[in-house]
Amino acid sequence: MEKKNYTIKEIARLAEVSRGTVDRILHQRGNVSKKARQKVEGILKKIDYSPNLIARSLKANKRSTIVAILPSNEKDNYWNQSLNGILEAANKAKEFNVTIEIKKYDVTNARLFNRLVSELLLTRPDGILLAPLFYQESLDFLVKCIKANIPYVLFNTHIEDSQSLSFIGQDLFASGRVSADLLDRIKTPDKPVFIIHFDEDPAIANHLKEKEAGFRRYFEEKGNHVAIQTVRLSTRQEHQIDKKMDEIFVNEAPGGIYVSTSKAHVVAGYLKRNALQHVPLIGYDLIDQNIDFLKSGEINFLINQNPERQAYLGISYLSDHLVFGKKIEPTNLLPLDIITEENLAFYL
Amino acid sequence: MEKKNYTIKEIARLAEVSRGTVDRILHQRGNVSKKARQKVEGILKKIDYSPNLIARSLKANKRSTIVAILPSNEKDNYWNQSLNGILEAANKAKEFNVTIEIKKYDVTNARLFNRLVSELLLTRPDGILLAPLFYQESLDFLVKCIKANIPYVLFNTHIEDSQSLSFIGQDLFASGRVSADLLDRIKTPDKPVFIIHFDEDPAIANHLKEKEAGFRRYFEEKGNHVAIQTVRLSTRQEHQIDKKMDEIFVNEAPGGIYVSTSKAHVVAGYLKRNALQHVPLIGYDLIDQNIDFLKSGEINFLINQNPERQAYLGISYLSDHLVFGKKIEPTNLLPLDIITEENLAFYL
DNA sequence: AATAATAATGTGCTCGTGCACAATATAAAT
DNA sequence: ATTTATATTGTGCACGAGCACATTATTATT
Repeated sequence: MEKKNYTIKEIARLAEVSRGTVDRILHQRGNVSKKARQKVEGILKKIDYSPNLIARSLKANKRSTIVAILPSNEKDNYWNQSLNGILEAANKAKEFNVTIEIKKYDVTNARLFNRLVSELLLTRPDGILLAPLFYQESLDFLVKCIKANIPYVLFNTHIEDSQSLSFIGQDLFASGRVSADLLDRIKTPDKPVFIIHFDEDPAIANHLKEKEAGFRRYFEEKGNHVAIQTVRLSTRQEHQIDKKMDEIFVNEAPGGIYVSTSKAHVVAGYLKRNALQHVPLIGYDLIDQNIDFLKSGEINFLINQNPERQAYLGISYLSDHLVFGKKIEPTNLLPLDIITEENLAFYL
Repeated sequence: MEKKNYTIKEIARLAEVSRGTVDRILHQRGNVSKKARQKVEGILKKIDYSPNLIARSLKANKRSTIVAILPSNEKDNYWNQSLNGILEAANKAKEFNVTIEIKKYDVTNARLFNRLVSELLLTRPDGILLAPLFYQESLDFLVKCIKANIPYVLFNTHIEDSQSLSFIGQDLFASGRVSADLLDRIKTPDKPVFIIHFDEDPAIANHLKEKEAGFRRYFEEKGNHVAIQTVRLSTRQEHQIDKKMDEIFVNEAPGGIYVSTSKAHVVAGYLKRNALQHVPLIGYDLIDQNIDFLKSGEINFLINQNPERQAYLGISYLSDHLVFGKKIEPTNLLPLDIITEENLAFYL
């Protein structure tokens, strides 16, 4: 179509009206005669006008503040990566008058989370990026955001039926399938495989449930009747881990192990201590402990949840929305990156 | 540091000079007294000023044209993906008055390439994105770009010592290693593995050489003495392919096959026709033919060279450079994505 | 027909930068 | 001391959008 980028002034000239009239029509502010409207709309149909976002944003010239709310990286350094993504995006956004404030919360203390978010609402931020690990508490908070007319983007964990601008994360069911596929290729044949969940209750924690369902579905569809057992461990009771792992190995070494969280390194540590490096092990996330075991061979594959990119995109989208009024895709499912020692470097 | 974003006007007020003086100092345009300079520089040291990019770009208000030059997607639909990335980026850039022109060339005709690029130079584009498959011809062209002061970004193929703003692509040596690693996990033990190059001469084509070197290095480092043989095939002589493949299989089925280009589907077709699906096969790129064989199992893994993202980033970086004067990282190595049937969907 | 009420239209200013040019200050030359 | 040359400084405008407000045209009311 037309190559030229028309301005309001040019449209006004073509339609033989004033800039104000064109402006009123574009923003449907009324107070325009039928005649003028027809002339202007006639021109608009022909020329494919799109407003100059740079000029718009200069005029608006608002300082926006985005608050990013995520679990503390001190207790779980998985969140370091998200933090990096946020900081990187913050650096870019700064040039567009967008300031990012970071709030960390303790995943074991819902009350503190509640207090944090209600205090935060009083500062009236222009946008919110949230990793909603507390389901009900987050939902309550988001309702308040909607009332206060504050747009928000969710990442990492999905919450159904929320009116978020966007969710940025992964298809967890599919990530279970990917893990099953990989394990299927390298596992010892004819032996049972184990799914190990850490800390959270898979009956409650939706993300674990989905991963397990995807994992099991893969083998069901393949039709090779692999015995799959689910085990729950807690990093808070370290002394129990070895005992429970011993139980898994009591009869024979399993055909393979799938850890549904970033805690594969705990299992890998056990394997190393007991010289069981040959047992295939798959887990999540490029945190330092996992990386070490990936390099030394106890962990065979890691699935990268790409927290850095999730957070980076979250801030970028929100910022583009606030500064330029851009639309955001409601769902952004990031790829399920398969990581080995050899391609690791390019994901860090 | 300071949260506030200072403007030139504010700096002028603080330094008790006029906007013009501050402007002259910031752009080192001279004609400023020592006294004024000291006052302003004193303020500047304290406040960490960064210009408002939106205002700057509105003022500049230039229409930029970027020409993207890449091989024709008609003869090799690998380039479809690059094209998509370019179109997507073009769509975004349009709002910032950046127009993208796309020029396709025939990889078998260097003379046409020469003509294309010299005609193109006459139109004086503001930036160039190039996939430089013809080494010498591209080099000659880039020299002319430098003379004409036209910034360029390279993608897909690296050219040494070029003064490009940026190269966007992959570490090919590492990609050979990744392939070797994957093949090592799934190959039949104690049998030779084959590297198959298509069309280009691996002795000349640097990208094939690097991939092969990486592949071989992996096995050398592992120390398990796998026999590795290199074979060259041509898609232009289709009738010869089966004959040459038969030669590979004459004694026994190989332990695994690594195809260094996007032509793994040719080998996969042979495997299927001869009911040899159990032979592990690894190749490159998510083109339709490969995807079909990935789904049906003849191809076990594909390495995604991510041409879409390469091209998208190329245009984005150039556009940001032209519109906002942003710096670009000289080298952008994209991750070596490992693709299976299960995570495929998220890369398309 | 004159005035009041309302509808429609046009103009001026702002956002921050970057440049041109006018205005002023200082130094040099007569 | 006055004029001329040069160094320094300040101001005005444009970029395009978006809104407030002034101005003008149209319709209603007496």
